[in-house]
Amino acid sequence: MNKSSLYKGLLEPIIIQLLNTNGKMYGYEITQRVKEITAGELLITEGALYPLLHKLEAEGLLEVEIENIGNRIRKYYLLTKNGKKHSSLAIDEMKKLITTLSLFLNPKTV
Amino acid sequence: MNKSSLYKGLLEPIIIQLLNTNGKMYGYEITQRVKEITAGELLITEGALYPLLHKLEAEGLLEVEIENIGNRIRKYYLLTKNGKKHSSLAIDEMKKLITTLSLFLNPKTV
DNA sequence: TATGAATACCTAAATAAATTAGGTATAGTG
DNA sequence: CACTATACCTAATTTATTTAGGTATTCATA
Repeated sequence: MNKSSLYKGLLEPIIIQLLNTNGKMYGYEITQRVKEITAGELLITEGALYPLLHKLEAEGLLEVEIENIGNRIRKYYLLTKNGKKHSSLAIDEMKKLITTLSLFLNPKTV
Repeated sequence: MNKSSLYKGLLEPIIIQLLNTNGKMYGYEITQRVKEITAGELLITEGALYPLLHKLEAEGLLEVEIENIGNRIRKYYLLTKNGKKHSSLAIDEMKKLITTLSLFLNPKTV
């Protein structure tokens, strides 16, 4: 997330939507996938990401599966049952945001 | 701006775009027009709006025309020459945001 | 073979942008 | 005459992020 960012507040729904389509992902993977998907437009900082993942886990929207890669751990996050319900809301909110912004970009000149 | 808002950071480009299409507007008018345009989806609080208008004026993007309505003043804001240049950037950023969000909502399943 | 980059996790202080909760005052409505 | 709408404003607080660290493993390369 760069510049004076318009993406504020969008990190949570973006992560939820990513997990919704990709099943399970770990933190570092999320930062890389987002960079790749957006061609570098959106760069998620780890300082924002990890605390958010922990918050969503505490709220019961995400659960963790720990995997050992050699001597290193990897924490996969996936949506809980509750998180899946929540994900449709997050998606609706993003769609609504797009619709609302479009109202300003394409003003009705009736 | 309500709920745990996705609109954070969007207030500035929205105002700039509004002034770009409407010529000049005053603060209270902006709150009402936005409510109307978005059918109540986006409610701008005055505590966010007025400090932002002052900031944009201080940065030279907006200028003020004061009008007296009876015994009451009304401060119309309009884009300066510099503000107009800036407005195309703001619009591009909003369009880019929409494009980027769409990447997550409509993932490429190649 | 050691040095740096990439992978992978993390936290705390500072900053930015909003909300919340006030304030003043005039004009219009029931 | 009271209440709502219009119209401006600010300060303290909250929220979400950036910035700037930290630890440790794995891989490439000079």
